Amino acid sequence: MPELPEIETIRQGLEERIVGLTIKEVVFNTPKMLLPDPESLISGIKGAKVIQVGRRAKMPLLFLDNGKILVFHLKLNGQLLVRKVSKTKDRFVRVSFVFDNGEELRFAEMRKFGWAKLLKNEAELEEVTARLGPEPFSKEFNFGYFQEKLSRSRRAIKIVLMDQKEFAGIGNIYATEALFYAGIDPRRPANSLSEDESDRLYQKVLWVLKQGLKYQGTTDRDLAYLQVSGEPGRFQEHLAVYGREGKPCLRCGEPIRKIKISGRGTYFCSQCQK
DNA sequence: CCTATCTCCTGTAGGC
DNA sequence: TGCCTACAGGAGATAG
Repeated sequence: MPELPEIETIRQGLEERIVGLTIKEVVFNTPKMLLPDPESLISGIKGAKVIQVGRRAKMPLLFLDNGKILVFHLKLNGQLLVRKVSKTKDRFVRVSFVFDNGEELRFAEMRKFGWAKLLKNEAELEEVTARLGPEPFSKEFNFGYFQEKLSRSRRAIKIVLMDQKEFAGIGNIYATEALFYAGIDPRRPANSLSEDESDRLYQKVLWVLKQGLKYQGTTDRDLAYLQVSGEPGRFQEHLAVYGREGKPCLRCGEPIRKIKISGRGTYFCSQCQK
C-alpha cells in the first residue's frame, strides 16, 4: 500500500513529468471518487497549469496556477501514471487528466476507496493538514514528540505508529518493519515502551522510511504500487518480515508469524521482538 | 477524552 | 471446472 516512501517517489515522478503542463480535459467513470463533485472539480481545473507537486502524509498534491490544489488519496492500491494518450483502456483507470502535450495522468484504483479532491485555496489545504501529525522528516517529528505520543496511548504500538493524527505517512509495511528492527512486539501497548525502546523505535522508523525512499518504494505482488513511469519499486527485495509468513527470521531463523492487530495483517518474529 | 468496530469496494484464494 | 464465500485494508464514521 502506498505510504510515505511510495507517495514521495510518485511526487518526484510527477514533478519531472507534469510541472508546466496545462490540463486540457478530464475524463472519468467513477463520479464518487471526484470531490467535492465531478462538475466543480472539472470546471476548477480545466485550463489550469500545474506549477508545483507536493505531498502531505500519503497524499500527493498538485498546485495549480489558479491557486487551487488537487489532492489525491491512493488508499490501498491506487496508481498515478503518466502516459501518452491512447485508446487502449486500462480496466481500473477511474479518472484521467489530459494535458496539452499529448500525455495524460491516469488515476487507477481497483477498489474505489481512493479519491481526488479539489481544494479552492491554501486555507482549505491547511484544514486538511491540521488533522495530521508531523512529517517524519520535519523538525516537529523529534524524539520528544514521538515519546510523548506513545506514552499517551494504551493502544498497540503498531496501531499508534500508523495513526495519521499522530505521525503522518507511516502505514502497515513500514510500521511492521520498524518494529522488527527495534525488536519490539507490535502488540505491546504504546505506553509500555521504555525510553530506550522508544528511542530505538524512533530511530528505526526514520531508517526504514529512508530505505523505502532509497529503493523507490515497495511493490508487493497484489498491492500494485507503481511509480509514475510504470516501474515497480525495489524495497520488497529488502523486507525483513513484511509478507514473509513462515519464512525464517533473517536474524535468528525462527519462522516469521502472521497475526492480526485491529484487523490488520502484522508480521513479526516472536524470538526477536519482545 | 479514549478505544474498538463498522463501512466503503472488488479481485483473489480457498472450499466443495 | 465453476460457483460461492471469506478476506484484505486506509481512514472516516459511529458506538460504547
